[in-house]
Amino acid sequence: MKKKKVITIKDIAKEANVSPTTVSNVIHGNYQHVSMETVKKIQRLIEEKGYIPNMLARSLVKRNSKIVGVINCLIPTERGSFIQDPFHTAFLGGVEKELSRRGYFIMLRTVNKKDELITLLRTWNLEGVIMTGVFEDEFYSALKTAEIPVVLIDSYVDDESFIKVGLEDFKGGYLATKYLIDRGHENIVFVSPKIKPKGVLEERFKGYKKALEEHNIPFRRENVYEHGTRIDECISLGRELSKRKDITAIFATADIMAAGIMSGLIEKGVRIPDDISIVGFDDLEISLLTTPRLTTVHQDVEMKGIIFARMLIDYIEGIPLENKKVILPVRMVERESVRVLKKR
Amino acid sequence: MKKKKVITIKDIAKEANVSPTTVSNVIHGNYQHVSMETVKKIQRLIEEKGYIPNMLARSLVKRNSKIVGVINCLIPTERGSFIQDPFHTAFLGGVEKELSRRGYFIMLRTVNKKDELITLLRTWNLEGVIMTGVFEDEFYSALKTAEIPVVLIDSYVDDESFIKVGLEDFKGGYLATKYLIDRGHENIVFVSPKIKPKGVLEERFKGYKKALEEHNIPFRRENVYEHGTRIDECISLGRELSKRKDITAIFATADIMAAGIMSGLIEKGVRIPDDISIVGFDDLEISLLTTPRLTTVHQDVEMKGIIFARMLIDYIEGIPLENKKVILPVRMVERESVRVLKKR
DNA sequence: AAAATCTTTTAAAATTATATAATAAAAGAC
DNA sequence: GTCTTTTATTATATAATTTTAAAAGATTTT
Repeated sequence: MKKKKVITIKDIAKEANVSPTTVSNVIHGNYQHVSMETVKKIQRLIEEKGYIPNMLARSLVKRNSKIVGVINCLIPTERGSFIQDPFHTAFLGGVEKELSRRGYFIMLRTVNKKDELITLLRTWNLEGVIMTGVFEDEFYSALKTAEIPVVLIDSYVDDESFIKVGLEDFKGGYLATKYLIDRGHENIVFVSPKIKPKGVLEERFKGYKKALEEHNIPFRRENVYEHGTRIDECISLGRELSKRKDITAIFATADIMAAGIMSGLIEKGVRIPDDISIVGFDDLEISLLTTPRLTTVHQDVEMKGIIFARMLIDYIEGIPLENKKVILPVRMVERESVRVLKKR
Repeated sequence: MKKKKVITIKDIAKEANVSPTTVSNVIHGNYQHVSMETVKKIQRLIEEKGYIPNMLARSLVKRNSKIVGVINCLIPTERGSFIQDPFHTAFLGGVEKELSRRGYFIMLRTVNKKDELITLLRTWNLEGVIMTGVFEDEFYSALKTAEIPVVLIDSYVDDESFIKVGLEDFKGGYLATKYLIDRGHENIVFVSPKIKPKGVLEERFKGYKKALEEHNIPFRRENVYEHGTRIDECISLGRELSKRKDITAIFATADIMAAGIMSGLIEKGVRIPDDISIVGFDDLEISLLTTPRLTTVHQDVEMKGIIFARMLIDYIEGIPLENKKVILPVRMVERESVRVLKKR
């Protein structure tokens, strides 16, 4: 591929009979060093020639790239390419919106080892990173030593130096369980993903237990399932749960899991909500596409992405944060996946 | 943010008592100009000091950025942030995999006007772009005049200069319709997205008509629906279709549309497949989560992304292509959303 | 009125990290 | 002593920004 001639700041300078410095000043609005006449002339030329500053050069001198890495870590057991589940996609949508608004760019990359992450960071002078997927703790400590701004999503890591965007997880777990209990359910299965950082799920689990406790329902160890989140795994969990004739309800801590479980249950002839009721978590679009539609705990995933990006950029730019941690609200969304056994 | 000291090629050179040129040669494997002894020494130092080449500087001199833009265009009526539908996400997954493998980086960006696209191109010296979402033709002509490699996905644009990755759309439309006809359906609704570049949908539509024709079933104008792809729009289309007591089957040219329509139908008490059968297109994960599971036309979306990326990079790197156009295969995937009325 | 000082405006030079072409300096062969 | 090969260096280029310097013009001081 032949190299194309690009219009540089020098070309504009030459044309205007000024130095590149002056052009640069005009571009950045430092008019106090330039006469109004020159400003006008340069602006006209920039417009005319279609000059567009080159970020590669600018980033090199300024030593800030305006690039934020969206890093996706794949645990080998997960699906082959980067994260595609609707939660992460919706989250990324919010992030993109805000980053773009603030003049930042997103570099998307899948990374499997800590070293790959560090390399990527340095390769492009990344100013911040957003981690989606499942990571070992060493990734975070690596980022910490690299002194790069990190905002954690849904993390209960006990480290005050990190900025965190989270959710009312305990409340969500409590609300969902109480919703079921209020409708007469007592033998409620709790399903959560089998992943490393337990924080979020632990909190939702605590909410679940709290609701049981408050209503004097004994907690049963055999009602807790930790499971893979892949669709086939969830479907087979559904098939497995169809054998549990004792239970009347399931609380799945992710809509995609709930949808998969429903699919497996229905395959085995279980009627929802007649035989088993189910509640999800997230309120993704999928919850409108299952039959019956899924009653779930709503969170605003896109807003989470926006808030996340906002805090990351503020941090990057040294804008002081009001809070090191933001907790977003949840609420129940009632649809048709829960049967009323008896009013309590 | 204070600037961090980065290790440069000069640091390595100084430490090794050689010039930066020599270090550069070692990095690029140009050993013919360097003694084996020096090579070893420099390699050891690079390892030791953790030197990582800076792409900003490298791209600047080489005038190729190794960045491919993934450009998402939003038509104002669509949802607020970048494209989140499972098709595009799965496609992007494949693209990322291949680009990453070949040493390229992805920059993700939402763009609304042609000028924004051109600016982005020049801002980062993008080497190629991947367009997802819905674009006006002027975007493509802009890319063409910018002399930037473009590979079109699912495009029937009649321009030999573009490289294209497509699908057996006609066959897909034909197969789905024939599948229904073979099971005794005659009054079949054809649903497709209401979007600008008609190519793909036109082909699938032709396949639909061909199958009808072959079986001497009259084509009815009132059985063709063009509709928005948003989930709420599809659900209300489902509600609307529930009033059509004459039809026995629906062929939706996208799984997400099929899923939405099913949701609307079921809401209105229509039983699937007992009252109405439905066939989708794409074979996304959603087709396993509907009740009943969706019979659909399978395409390998991730593979599409991989092929797409491969052709784009080959083109960027000047590797001659065997074909300017690649057509990927489709096949029927039988699940439970179609009822056999009578064997034909 | 000349010299000194202060603004305002403009420009040159240095810097960012890397790559490459041209050049130079050894070392060895003939 | 010349020629070739091996090895390493210098200079230049990439496209911008920043620091420093210097003109030009205006104002004040002597």
